[in-house]
Amino acid sequence: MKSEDLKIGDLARATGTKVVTIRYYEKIGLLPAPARSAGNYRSYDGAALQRLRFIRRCRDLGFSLEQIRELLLLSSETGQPCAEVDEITAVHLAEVERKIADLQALADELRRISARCSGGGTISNCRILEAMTPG
Amino acid sequence: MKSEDLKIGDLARATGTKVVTIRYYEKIGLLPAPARSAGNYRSYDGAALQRLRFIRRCRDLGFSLEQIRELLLLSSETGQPCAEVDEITAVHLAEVERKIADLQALADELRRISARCSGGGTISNCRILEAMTPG
DNA sequence: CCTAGGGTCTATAGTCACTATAGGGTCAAG
DNA sequence: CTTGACCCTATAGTGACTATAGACCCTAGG
Repeated sequence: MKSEDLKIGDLARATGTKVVTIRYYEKIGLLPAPARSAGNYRSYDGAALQRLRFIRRCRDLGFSLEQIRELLLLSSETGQPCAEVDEITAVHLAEVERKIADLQALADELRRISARCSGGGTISNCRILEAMTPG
Repeated sequence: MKSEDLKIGDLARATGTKVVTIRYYEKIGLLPAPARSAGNYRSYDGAALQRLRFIRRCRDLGFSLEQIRELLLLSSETGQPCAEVDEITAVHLAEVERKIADLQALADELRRISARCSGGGTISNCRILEAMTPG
């Protein structure tokens, strides 16, 4: 039993991932199926730890699992140009920036709506509901 | 056949909602089941149009269907104080603001990462992948 | 040796807000 | 009377998990 032999719970703790999520990643092919112990427990090595850490880091950066799948694939093609990696990142950044803009417009409108509430009114003359009613 | 008798497609066009979405709203009880025509077609009146417009407006404002369900319920209790409406709006606004902050931190980091790419490198010395690899 | 607990296993269903598909029925125009 | 647009139901799929049920494994204490 080498020091890098990890049970699924160890891997979960080491990466801040839930056990069920790790099994889920395996099921969808993002993590390879690991070796099994005598009692049929999953047994992970250092490479699996690294791979999962990479996945989690990318998730924290907001990449989708499909994008991560692509990044993992690309990262194994060591000789290839990294233009595609750049492209995936740029596309994702643009998407995040668009979401920020959308949410900011939303927050502005919500603040505008919320400010109309005098506090202590009743439903029938509620300015918030009024602002939510079109026409 | 009154002028306010709408088929599901008419209602869809009038509110910018997809037909399937309207049926979905009915299934989850957000819209009441409407009357049916001789040929078993759904037949909507002006009240349904108003209700769906309200729902869509709230969806555009980013409220969840559960929040909208609550708002619809509250909006029928005309004599009650509107404090709860205010509360739902405030909670939602806070959530949107938190999301904006999260995404901004994300965008900053992605820009930082993206800026490291010299362009024209290969995978093996890709600074983007490097930045995504923890440790 | 037994038992209690904690961890692990599989498989299945649920979440949210739709979206897609299959396989039909209805209706007005040409 | 056929074409084509619209409508119907029911079911399954999406993304990224989360939750549950019911069983198995493993270790420590008595």
